[in-house]
Amino acid sequence: MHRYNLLEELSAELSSATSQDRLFAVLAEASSRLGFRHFALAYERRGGGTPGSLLVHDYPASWARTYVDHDLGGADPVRRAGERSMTGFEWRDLAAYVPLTKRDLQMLDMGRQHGLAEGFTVPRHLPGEASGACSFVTGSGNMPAPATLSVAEILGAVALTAARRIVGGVSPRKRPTLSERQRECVLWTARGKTASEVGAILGISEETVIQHLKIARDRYDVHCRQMLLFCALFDGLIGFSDIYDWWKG
Amino acid sequence: MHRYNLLEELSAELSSATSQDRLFAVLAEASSRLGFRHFALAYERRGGGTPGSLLVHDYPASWARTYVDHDLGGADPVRRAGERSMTGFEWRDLAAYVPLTKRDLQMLDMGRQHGLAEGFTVPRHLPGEASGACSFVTGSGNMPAPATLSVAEILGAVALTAARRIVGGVSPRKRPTLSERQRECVLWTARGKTASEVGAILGISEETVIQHLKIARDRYDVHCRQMLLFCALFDGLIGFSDIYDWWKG
DNA sequence: CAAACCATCCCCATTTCTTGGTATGTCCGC
DNA sequence: GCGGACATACCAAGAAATGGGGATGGTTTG
Repeated sequence: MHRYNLLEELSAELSSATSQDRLFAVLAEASSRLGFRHFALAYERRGGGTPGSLLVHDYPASWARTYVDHDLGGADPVRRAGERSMTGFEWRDLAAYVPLTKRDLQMLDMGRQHGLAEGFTVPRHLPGEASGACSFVTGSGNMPAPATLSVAEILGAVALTAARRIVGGVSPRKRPTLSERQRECVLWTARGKTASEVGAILGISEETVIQHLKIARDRYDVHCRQMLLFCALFDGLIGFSDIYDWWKG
Repeated sequence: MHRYNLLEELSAELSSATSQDRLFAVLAEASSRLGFRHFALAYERRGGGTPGSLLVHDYPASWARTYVDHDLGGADPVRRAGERSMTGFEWRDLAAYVPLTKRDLQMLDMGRQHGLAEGFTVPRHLPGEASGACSFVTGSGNMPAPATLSVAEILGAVALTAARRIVGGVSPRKRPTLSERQRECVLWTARGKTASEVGAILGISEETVIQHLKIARDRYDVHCRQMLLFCALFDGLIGFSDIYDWWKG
């Protein structure tokens, strides 16, 4: 039960972390108590220029400098593997996720020389919104037991959720609610249908569809379809799969 | 340590499952031994050539029929919440992830009447490739302890990975690439600007903006703004933060 | 160097959206 | 029962988007 107490305790601390510093402190404690030497958490909201990323780590400064100087982020095999996995993975299994080029191997070797021997990375993605990864690293190459990695898997995910909260910081927002009919109209509109097409699909007149969309726009205080779609997607009123699966299904 | 033995044992069995039947059997055993009444795993591959999907569950047949007959999948709040979370979540917390309409509440209530009282859903996403969710459901409303949910979180993820293996990977999809100017036009359009406004902002003529958008639509093979915005968001060409931060910042 | 792309601008015809109204009937909660 | 939200339907004017043409000059790249 010891490990579960550890998990629950650290999980609670991570969940309550509201600052980057606090996240660093809790992750440092977590990685240490799980038997790791280092940790790193990177969280990025998509969309280039806007300040929407977070990076906390206790990697050796020499490695961090090398990483930045050589712009290794774009070629990092761990990062690429994180885009191909739904679960945490050990670095020793990297080749099972992505093909490793000579340069990849060189890079991993350089990491080893800086004291980053083996690692366990927990990736998470929210399509269209963000991606992130939380890594726990050993200095020696001796990885903790699988049971410990399971704890790391959970803690990494909780840490990423905390990062999302810190970076996003938009949780308490009053969300307008749409009626079911309005939501349907927005959904079919998002799927690229015109008002008259939506009317035909729902069995109502085009004018009614226009009216529903009018009210929906009013609720969100926007004045065009694009923003209405954005709001609906952002609020989770409709999901990516609602559109994509219909489109490609 | 009992739970960890359980986790390791079931995890190994899930990892070795190579057929839908086997996945069903192991998940049934897992949900039962974790103290749940039902389970459901849905995995959908998208993008690339042939779409593939997998659905295994032991929900009551009456509910499955209702679900299909009423096409509830498109409106399922659990599904929508799965697109907004990086971790597993309890159904009772749904409202924290997505706004719940009256129909959503009705739907949850209907589920309850079919013996699906409370649930824990583990979502996973691989942007541009696949999404899936694995749910464990109680018949009574008494959810297992948090420690058990942690095990479910891991097992759900492992099961989804197995599903991905069974369904098969996706051939690397070549995403349409837009030029920087085209991306800018899409971004400002997503922000609700009209073509002439975008022209004023970028210092080019309205006609040029229209042309850029025209090409962008061609690239994505869509014919309206809404779908263009959707594609750009889905591919990560623009992010929610690009719009939201500008809007509310 | 030629081909391919990019960015810029223009025209036209047609469709669709947006905005401002009005109006009916239902259902639900107070 | 009555106010309020909802769903339905309609009208009209003006703004905007879409789809089809073309055209110029610059840059990248095989």
